[in-house]
Amino acid sequence: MPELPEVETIVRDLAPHLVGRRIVETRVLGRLSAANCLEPSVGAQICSVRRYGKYILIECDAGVLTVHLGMTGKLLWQGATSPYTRIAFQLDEGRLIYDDARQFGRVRWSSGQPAELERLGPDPLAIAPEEFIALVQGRRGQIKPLLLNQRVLRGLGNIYADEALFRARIHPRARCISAARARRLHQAIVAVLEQAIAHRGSSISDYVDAEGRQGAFQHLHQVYGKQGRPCPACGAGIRRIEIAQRGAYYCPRCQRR
DNA sequence: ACTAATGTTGTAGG
DNA sequence: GCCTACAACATTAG
Repeated sequence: MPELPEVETIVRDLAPHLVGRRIVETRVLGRLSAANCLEPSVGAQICSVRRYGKYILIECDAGVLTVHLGMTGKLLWQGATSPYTRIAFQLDEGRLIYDDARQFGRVRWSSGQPAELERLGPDPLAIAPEEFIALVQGRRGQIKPLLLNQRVLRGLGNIYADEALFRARIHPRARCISAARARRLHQAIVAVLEQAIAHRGSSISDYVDAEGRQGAFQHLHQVYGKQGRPCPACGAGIRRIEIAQRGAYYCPRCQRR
């Protein structure tokens, strides 16, 4: 569910509440899948809250809680429990609720930096244009699956990949794109992510921030979920095709192969 | 009943 | 190693 802008919004909301707090109790409601591990996080004091790609790192004196929200995960500050509440973290002041209907999300405690993060590519908001061009030109595959591959670039998901490709006027199946187009794509990615963060992310079905509020960027989507609607740039009908087992939305006139 | 949904991972084949 | 396809995970909404 949450991509880079949604995770960034949650992290910014959460940090001032969590930093300095101590975890007093972790209560698991129902069954948590074996991929989750909380012990021994009780007693740890939170030092910082950071985003790493789509991951949320709650760094403590004794280790780090690594959270990935999957498709429907939520972290709610002072939240009420729901039928999908999986974990309630009681802190010395306040409480953090982890909700996840589909349970694709993961919460894991580790004593050091979790190894899974080392395999991720650079952050799209931190990478230099020349580096991005080299990254894209070093690959042979279709551009959209490339953008979704977290080992290539960490943080883009289905919404922002489509929105960035539209803004850069690149077909989602394009391969071996020129340096000029790669540069334009990099600019489009940065622009769309920054704009989405400014609007507190996109609420399509499940996403809410740490206070339970919806984002507003869904109102500014140009192509994502808009099949059959006119392209805001040229009026042609937006198409939906399937690429790498995911829906891909694009304008057939603005984004030529 | 069927399909699609903001995601990742493992397996298999070319 | 890279690329593609598919299944799996679990649940809801149209």
